[in-house]
Order: sequence, then C-alpha cells, then structure tokens
Amino acid sequence: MREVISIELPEKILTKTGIETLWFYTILEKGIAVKSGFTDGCLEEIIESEKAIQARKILTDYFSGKRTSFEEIDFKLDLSKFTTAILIEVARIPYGTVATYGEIAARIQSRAYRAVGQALKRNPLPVIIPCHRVVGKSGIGGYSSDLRIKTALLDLEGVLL
DNA sequence: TTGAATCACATAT
DNA sequence: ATATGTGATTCAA
Repeated sequence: MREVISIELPEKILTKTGIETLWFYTILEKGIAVKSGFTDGCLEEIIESEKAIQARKILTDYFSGKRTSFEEIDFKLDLSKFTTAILIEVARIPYGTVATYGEIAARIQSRAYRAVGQALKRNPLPVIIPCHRVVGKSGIGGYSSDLRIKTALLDLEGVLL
C-alpha cells in the first residue's frame, strides 16, 4: 500500500525562507518512508495505516519545533553502497548539530568529501535524513531543494553558523 | 584567490 | 568496457 502525507509548513518557517507557500510531502510504502521532498502545492493525501498517521504527527511536530528526532520513522534506501553508507551516517547527526562534508566522509573511512555532496544530492528523504545538517567547513554548503529551506531548517534547530 | 587533490557517478565513446 | 567531465569540498600556497 502506498500512502502520501502532505504538510503545509508553518508561518514561522516560511517567514525565514521568504517563500510564500511550501509543502512537505512524504510517500510511504507499507508504512516505510521511501520518498520525501518539498513542493509549492498540496498533494492529494492517502493516509490509512497507523504508521502513516504517526509519521504525519512526527513531521508536523518537527516543523513546529516540538519534536527533535525521527527515530520512529522507518525508511528504505535503494542506492549504491557508498551513497547508502553516507546517508545512514547523516541520519545519525543529532538534532541541532552539524557535520562537515569532510567529517562525514571520514566516518565512512573515506576521503571522498566531494562525493559526499553528490550522495546528499541523491537523498530521496530530505528532512527525515537530515542532509541539511551537513555543511561546508567554511560556509553553509549547498542544498538541492532550495538553499533557503536549508537555512530555515538550521534556524529552526537553533544552529548558528 | 588560485590551483591541486580526490573519488563516486553520469555520460559519452 | 573504458574515458572524460563534474561537483552541495578542502587545503595549502
């Protein structure tokens, strides 16, 4: 069963982004998150399982600053070994903290810091896998959705660069 | 600031 | 199958 969750971001975050309306969506298959992202319009929702209802609450709470972890949301990755390893590592970065591209590479015993950025670009689960917590050694780095969103998420988590 | 290093991937041949 | 180009980088002149 495929379910779709769609959440309109609260005013608080939108103000920081300067974007007028922004929705975050997540797609679950059998209660497991397989895809997420941002859109400028609401997606038609299909929510039936307990897991999806729970995920919806967790994400809504996160965006309003009431929740700091996504432990309960299971996810599945279907990517290369390297990319998967990087994303798993990124999923471990605690709320409100950041790591650099170089540090993430090192945690995988690799020096492919530039390839880390490539792996993050392929992240199918933004927010749930918090690639916004990976920044450059000097400077914020990039964000494939929209850099303003990365800034807003870090701001929400109270991170100062 | 510039240039070299570094490596997974996508794309082209 | 092999070659080339491209980064959401980093470090040292």
